[in-house]
Amino acid sequence: MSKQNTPSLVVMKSTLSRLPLYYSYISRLEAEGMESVSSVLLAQHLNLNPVLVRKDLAQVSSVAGHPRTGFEVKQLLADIDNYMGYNKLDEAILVGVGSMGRILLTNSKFAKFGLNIVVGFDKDPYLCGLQLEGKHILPMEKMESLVQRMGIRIGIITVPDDQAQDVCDQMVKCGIKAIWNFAFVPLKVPEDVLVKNENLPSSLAVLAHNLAMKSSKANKTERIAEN
Amino acid sequence: MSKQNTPSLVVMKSTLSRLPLYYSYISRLEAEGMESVSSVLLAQHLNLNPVLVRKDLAQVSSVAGHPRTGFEVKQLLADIDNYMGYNKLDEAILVGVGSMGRILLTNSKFAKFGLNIVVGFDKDPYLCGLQLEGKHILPMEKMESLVQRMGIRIGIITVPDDQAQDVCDQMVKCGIKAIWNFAFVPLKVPEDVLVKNENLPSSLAVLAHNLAMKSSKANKTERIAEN
DNA sequence: TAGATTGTTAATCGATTAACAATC
DNA sequence: TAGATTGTTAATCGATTAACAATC
Repeated sequence: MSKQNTPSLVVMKSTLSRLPLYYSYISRLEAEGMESVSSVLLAQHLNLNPVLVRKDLAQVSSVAGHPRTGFEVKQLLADIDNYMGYNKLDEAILVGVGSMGRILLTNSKFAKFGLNIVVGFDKDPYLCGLQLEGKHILPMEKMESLVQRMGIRIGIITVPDDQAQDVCDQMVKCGIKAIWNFAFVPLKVPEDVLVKNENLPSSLAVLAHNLAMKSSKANKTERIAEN
Repeated sequence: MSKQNTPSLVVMKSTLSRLPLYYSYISRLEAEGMESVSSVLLAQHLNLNPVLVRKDLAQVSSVAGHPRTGFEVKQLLADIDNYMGYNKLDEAILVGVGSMGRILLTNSKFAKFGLNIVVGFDKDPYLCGLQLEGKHILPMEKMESLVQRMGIRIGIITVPDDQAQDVCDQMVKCGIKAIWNFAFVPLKVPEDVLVKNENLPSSLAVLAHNLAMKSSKANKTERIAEN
């Protein structure tokens, strides 16, 4: 039944990660009065393979596309909406109201994508009791009761690295089932808890490295030839 | 020679994205006085397959591991360092000194990963001339000369979505060759420019969706059986 | 020697792309 | 009908995992 080495960390890129791109672009088309959109057009604008787009849409669309015209814009938006769960607005809590925590807590774009960060927690007594754009900041002690009362299952960790595991443990104890981790430490969690690491420095390191690789490509080819 | 549909956007996950994790963990071991580390140990702590770790290390390590003891800690750190380019500190500029821009501009962790964000640009005249933890904020007009004078090749976009393409174009014009994009729009760039999109709302949407999938797994299995 | 670990070759898995028939 | 587009089946590609011989 259970695979031997399955980590509790799940990635699941692909379709799901492209859906917001489609949604965003199709919304724009809708605003411009367009009634239908083809996979070809989407693919061009988003720099993707049209077949890939078609497969993605096939997964989420409730109706088939029309051979000559493509997909109906309104219907498609509704379907993506529905598939991503945009409309049943998931709720989350956030721990660590530092600068990154504040961005997430106050960024209205998250709401547009179906996520409502209900409240922020912090251990700093001077922050507790304050509000940021309507979002309350509460002391850590209130976390358990709030999470359980509201049945919240998603937690966001934006505390310093050395406190992340501790906060994570507390979240798990409260019943949190998915954690979005901005600290740069691998979290230990029970098998049934999902962890998604957001690793900004690492992302940038990858970009810088790719750039370096690309620049040295010509040279490398020569070297291989020599070999 | 050139593949038909290759987008200029490069992902290159895998090894490269795990290197910082290794580095971080091995650093800790070094601080604790350990002299060698095995792929098995690394794998356990980072929730990875040991063979995968070994393959990753084989790519970066300048010397082979020792059959019974593993890899020498100091050597391995130096090799990862070197491979990622941590020590030759890449330089970047940032455009859009809003809340996200400020985080990146002032986050010391980036420096540790080999990236120095030299300066921030903003079109707001009230911001220009200010400093944030030693980082100057300059008007957009100064971008071109500074980028060219310093030979900077990495640009970070943290402006509102509707200005992203415009800023991107300016960067390209200055000679920027890699762009880290925090705006939620697909950027159009020439073939030789790398783009890496950082898409927070989307990441979270994926996490929430995965959680929902997981929860409904039991039910789904039943439904399939019924089918 | 026995045991832990390494590195490599082959198998598996999942995602993307190519090829193509079907539709309006 | 011709042409643009769809959806599907098979091929390709890359990354991960399994199996195993080699080493200290």
